Amino acid sequence: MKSHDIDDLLSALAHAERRRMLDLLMEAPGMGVSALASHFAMSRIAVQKHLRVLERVELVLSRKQGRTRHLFFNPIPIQQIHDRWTTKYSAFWSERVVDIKTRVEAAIRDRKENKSA
Amino acid sequence: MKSHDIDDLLSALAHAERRRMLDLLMEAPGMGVSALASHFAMSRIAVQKHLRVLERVELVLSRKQGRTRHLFFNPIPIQQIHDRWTTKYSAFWSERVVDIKTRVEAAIRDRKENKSA
DNA sequence: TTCATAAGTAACCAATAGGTTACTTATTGC
DNA sequence: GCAATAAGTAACCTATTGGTTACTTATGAA
Repeated sequence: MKSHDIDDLLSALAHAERRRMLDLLMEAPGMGVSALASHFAMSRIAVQKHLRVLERVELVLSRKQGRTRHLFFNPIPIQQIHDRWTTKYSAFWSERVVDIKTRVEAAIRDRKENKSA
Repeated sequence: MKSHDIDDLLSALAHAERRRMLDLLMEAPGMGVSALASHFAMSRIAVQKHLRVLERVELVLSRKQGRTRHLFFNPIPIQQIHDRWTTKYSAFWSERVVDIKTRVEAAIRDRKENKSA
């Protein structure tokens, strides 16, 4: 997954209403655009724009049958980020951040003392 | 964690250069603002603005000593999202999405057939 | 003490995001 | 066949994002 794709995926997820769309599609897979839009205060067009964002990063997949486009939540992109974070950060999660700070501060103090000694 | 906070956290992370800042602070905790900025093509002011975004969501913590402000990466907010996703989505990650789609499509077909019967 | 450096603030600018209304197209059901 | 409905497109508006340069403040060091 490219850095740019991660940008797009995370910013797609960084919007409460879009996450609520995913929640709704998780509960009721196969809804149409208008059916989904009926759950929101904003216009159908606005919902459609949010959907386009979600579809571009494949968090939402769709299949047209007749005049309605059925929408589906795809959890895989989230899993990809999740897995990446696991490998990258899980080692850090065990440490206490406060400790990192104080340890580094001590190191800075030491550096100074050595310099002036 | 409030929905709005999640918005802020994810959009803070949805920027490749900001993530690179976190990477640099992970490797070299305690850097100052200018030292960090020296790794980027953009101006120091731009870096400072990105830092403000990261600090607001506590992905970066800082402590001022003398004239330099030492910066630290805090992995905890990422862990919080990670944990939330684990509980919310891990059940889905085992299924194949294609199966969800075809199953729902079948359900839609059935509904139609029952109606016309 | 004075010069260099770390950091912050202000004002500005262009591009993008998030929303709207109005209009078009294509199925479906009576 | 025709009215209602599902969806999509276009044009527009405002606020926010991401960047810039110019200026200020405060600390460290020769």
